[in-house]
Amino acid sequence: MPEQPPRRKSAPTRRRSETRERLLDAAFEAFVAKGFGRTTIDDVCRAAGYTKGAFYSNFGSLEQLFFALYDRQSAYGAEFTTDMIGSETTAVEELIVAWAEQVLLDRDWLLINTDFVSYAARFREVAGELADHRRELRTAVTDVVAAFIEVQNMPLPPSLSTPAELARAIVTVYDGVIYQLLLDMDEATVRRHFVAIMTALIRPEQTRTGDTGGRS
Amino acid sequence: MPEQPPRRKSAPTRRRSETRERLLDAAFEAFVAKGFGRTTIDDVCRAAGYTKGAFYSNFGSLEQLFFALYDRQSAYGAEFTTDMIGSETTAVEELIVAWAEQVLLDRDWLLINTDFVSYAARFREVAGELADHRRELRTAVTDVVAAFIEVQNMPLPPSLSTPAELARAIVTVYDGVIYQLLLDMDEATVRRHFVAIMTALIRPEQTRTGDTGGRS
DNA sequence: TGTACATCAGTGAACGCGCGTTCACTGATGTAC
DNA sequence: TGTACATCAGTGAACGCGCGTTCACTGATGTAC
Repeated sequence: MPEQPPRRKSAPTRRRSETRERLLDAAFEAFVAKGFGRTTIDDVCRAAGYTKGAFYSNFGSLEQLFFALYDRQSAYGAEFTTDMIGSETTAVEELIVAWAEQVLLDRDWLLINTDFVSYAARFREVAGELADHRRELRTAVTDVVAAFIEVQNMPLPPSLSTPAELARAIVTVYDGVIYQLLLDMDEATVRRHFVAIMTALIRPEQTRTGDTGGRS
Repeated sequence: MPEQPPRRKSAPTRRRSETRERLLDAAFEAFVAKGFGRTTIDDVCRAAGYTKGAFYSNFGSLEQLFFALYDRQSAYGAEFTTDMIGSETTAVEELIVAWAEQVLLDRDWLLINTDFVSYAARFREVAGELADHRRELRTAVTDVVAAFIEVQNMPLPPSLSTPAELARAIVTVYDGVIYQLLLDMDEATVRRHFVAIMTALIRPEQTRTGDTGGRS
């Protein structure tokens, strides 16, 4: 269970912030290589070029560092998602492709993220933090979907008839696609697969007004 | 890296098999509770009611036990999937619902499975074993899909135009849906969500021969 | 800008617990008659 | 079916390494003048 972080009275000095960052960077590498469960405080310190005292001066436990790392990285991820909303493409197909091209597929980070999910799934208190992040992600996706319905009058599948439902489905597909990246496929193949599923999911009506394109 | 298992000359005695099973059962519980990474050989032995010597008499390392457990459990899972193929429903919608009702969603096992994925994703040699299991799963799904195309002339989405592609997409959706079970949703909600996505994916043409049902 | 000092961040050695691993042993189990 | 024996499976104690954690210390950093 999360130990209390060392209480700081004043703002951290520059030296201190640097050490903290270097420890986080080193932890990132170590967690990617061995997994959170098999990583040792000393692994992190040696990779960062510090002694263990430096670790304890900055973090209360490896779990605490793990959470800090998760926060830092998922902040990067959030920027990413929000950026995407800005894009002003025209057709739904283009949106999907643009999405697939931009969507975050960093294998190293996804490895750590999986460890975090695995941890959160076992400890209720931690699950809450993750749930918040995921809710934000879904909201962002919902906004994009809603915007597209309004502007492009994109049709929704009958079984996913609200923007929120479709958004949830999209996130689910994203989660599933991540698995493929971890196990089977390289990044480019994963992106293609993502496009194919999303296209099938959203599948704009073949018979739109004025549509003359027949299917063979 | 996997140690060699203690070499056995003759067939294992009954006592021996029982011990092995009890250790596997105990390991299952321990891994669910703490995760593979945080579980100790002694955790397993105490839960099973044995001393550590018994463990070393049966397994070379905790990794080895982990793999044995994975094999045992995924053998159960395989039965499950194969059974499903037998079902002779009529409409596509019914197949999807039947699928959603039967599909394996055992949270405890999925927790362990996630640990295994996490492990496999880091070690190439292990990844192969997992890949085999997943290929089998996809093949089974492909067979069901192919059978339905033939019998019911179920239409395929244009972006997933072969049974194999659709099968892969279905497994991806399944993988994604598992995440929800681990983090957000209870089992019933997950099954409903699975049905909704699958329906949207496969979406039999709304304008079938003789179809008079209008949408509001 | 330069110096003197106080505070603070990281050092490195020490400690002890817990864990993986080994092994001589003994009680349980299966077999031969 | 019952007894005697050989083998084998699991015991429990021992060992030592590695890991988490602590702390007196020192060199680096920021501040006041």
